Amino acid sequence: MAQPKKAASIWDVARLAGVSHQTVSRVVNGSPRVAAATRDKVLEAIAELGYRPNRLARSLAGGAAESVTVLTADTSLYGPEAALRGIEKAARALDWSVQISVLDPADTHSDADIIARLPRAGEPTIIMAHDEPGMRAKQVLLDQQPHAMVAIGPYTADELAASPWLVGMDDGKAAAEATRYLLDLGHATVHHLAIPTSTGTFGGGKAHRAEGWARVLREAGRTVPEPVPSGWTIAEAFKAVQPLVADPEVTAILCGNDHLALATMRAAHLAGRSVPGDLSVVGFDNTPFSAYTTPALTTVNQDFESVGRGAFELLRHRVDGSIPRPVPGWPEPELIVRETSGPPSS
Amino acid sequence: MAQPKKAASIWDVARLAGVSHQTVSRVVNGSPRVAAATRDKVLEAIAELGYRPNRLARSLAGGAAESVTVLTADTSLYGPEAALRGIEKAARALDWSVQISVLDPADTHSDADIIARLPRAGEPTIIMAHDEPGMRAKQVLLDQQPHAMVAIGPYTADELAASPWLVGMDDGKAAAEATRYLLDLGHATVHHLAIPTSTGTFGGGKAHRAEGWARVLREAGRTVPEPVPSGWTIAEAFKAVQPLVADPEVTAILCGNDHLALATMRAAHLAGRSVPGDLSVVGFDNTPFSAYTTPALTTVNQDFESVGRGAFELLRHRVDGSIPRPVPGWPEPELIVRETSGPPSS
DNA sequence: ATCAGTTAGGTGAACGTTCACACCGGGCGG
DNA sequence: CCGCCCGGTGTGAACGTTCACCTAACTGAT
Repeated sequence: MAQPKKAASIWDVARLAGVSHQTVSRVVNGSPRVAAATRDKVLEAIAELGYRPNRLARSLAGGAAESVTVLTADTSLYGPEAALRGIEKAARALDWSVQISVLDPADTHSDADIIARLPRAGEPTIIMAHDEPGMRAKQVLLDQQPHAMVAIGPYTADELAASPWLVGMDDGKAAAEATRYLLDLGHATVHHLAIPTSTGTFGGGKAHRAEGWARVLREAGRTVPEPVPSGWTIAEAFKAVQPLVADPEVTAILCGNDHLALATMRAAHLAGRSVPGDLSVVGFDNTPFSAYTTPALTTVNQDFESVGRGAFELLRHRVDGSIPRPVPGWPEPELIVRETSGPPSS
Repeated sequence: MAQPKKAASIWDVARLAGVSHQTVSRVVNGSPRVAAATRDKVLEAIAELGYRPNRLARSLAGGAAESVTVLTADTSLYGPEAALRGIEKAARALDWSVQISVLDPADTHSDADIIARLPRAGEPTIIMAHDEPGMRAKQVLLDQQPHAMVAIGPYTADELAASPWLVGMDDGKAAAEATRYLLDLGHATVHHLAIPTSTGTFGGGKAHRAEGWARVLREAGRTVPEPVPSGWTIAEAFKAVQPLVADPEVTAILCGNDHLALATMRAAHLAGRSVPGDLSVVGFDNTPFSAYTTPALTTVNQDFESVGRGAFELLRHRVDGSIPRPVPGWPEPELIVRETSGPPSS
């Protein structure tokens, strides 16, 4: 098997099988218009030479794409990472290749920088639109090649209806559910440690989780405390949450994700407040570790992997109309009650 | 900027600038043999048409690769994920593109399956060789295209010397350091909750962490307890570690990574054993969350990101001899003592 | 003036594939 | 018996680059 020789091309196969290169191409692509005997001869030659098609040449010649580029800003976040895994699995099943391109906020100043990340114009692309670079990339691609892109991100029902290229889950609804749960437990109000919003500035129209949370509080006639902005890292969250855990009036905190929740638990512990006795903490995303913290974290499950898979299917549909539009079949967000939440002690 | 038109090619630029396509190519690739005036004309035409080179065509024509494929088996593990991030950053800095291809153990039966993962023969490849599929891929690529591959994995000094294509860190030494630390604390012996080995079977020659641990115990004349094998997931670890935490004789556990350590802490808590009072727990990798568990996890820091960067540089060196061989400049593993370790209580 | 050496640039053929079309023979309806 | 359609196959031109080679024109020394 170990031939250090040059890889065989379609022409080599053609010569060996005594047919034209085009016939080989037809066999490889499973065209029905080729006689069984010829097909066998070609297949035999393919096996003998160990031929396998060259993806580069295929796309160059304008054949089917068979490749996706994923644009994301932060691979260390659980959500994007899990979605990427979903995309990769779905792509692999169909033998597509996956390219990953990270949008560093530092060198994503102009639209051209984003376009330059694409290996070629028209390359099918999935964008993780959960933060500022992602949102910008989404906008650029939407202008440039709307038919060959799909964005993953939080949405509201309205947005989803208006955007046939959007895939994701209803973060607002999920946050609302978690907030309602805490209210029902008897907490006077719920505070919010927020992840950065997609627009970079806090409290903009794109903070879906914060919106769902605020809406429920308003509907219940509770005071809506100022949400506390945090960065994405645990260290930032730990710093940001200090005033919240120091305030004895605060009895419940909804955190923008499980990492922020872990930081909150740690900060509460150091401030001498017990969880869930003095303080209820609820996370977001059901990150794998969340079931194994002590106490185990109450959180909202999000099936990012399915969303990734859905994004890939939608992309296929958009880039090649012949494939049926996939129905969004991923599970709804679901509150998972574990040990960090309970009634207020007062 | 939003031109839905066909992308400009080198020929379009050539026509507009009134030169030949080859001259455009020279300008794009920064060849010195082109007059300043001509260069300016070409540059202007490039700007006007928004031309950008097509990577596919470039590689097809046998130009510089400018692309890496990363072969990995599990993207949800912290180590590979961080290494991938390092590779991506280094690649992006040089404007290389990164392709990721996941080796599912389920469909990686034959060597051909692995080769099929490559977009083309001779494609520069980095392999995460920390588990069985990874090791097999390493072997296959080594046979097939040794000059265009690099493997990331744990190593011993001997292996490193013998393998110019290997990059990684000395897991054995790091485990030894952690074990020695626990022994110095006064523990009679140290138990080990082990990650799966690269060969799939436990205790084979490739369990670097387990080896370093066992070596120190032997050298200190202590009993070497049977290591407890665990899978990669937290859930598996939680199950596997039960007998260990139930045994009051066990006062110190070295865990194969931080996720296993978290599971161990959880299991200990449920078994009514306090950490570090009754039981010391030490993790591996310094996963971001490890500083924020309660109590905070003592662990061994591993700079996977630097290793990823190093792997990329080494690959460049190997694929294009003109680039100097990089010196492995990543930091040594370092024990980070936090709150889960202490002297035995007895 | 002549000639070798340099410098700036052009020409044509790869690279491995697909696409659009042309071709050929046979069965079938008229 | 003629023309038509159709299954099966071949031909040539893309696709956007780079590579290897060739050609002018200009230099400066003989």
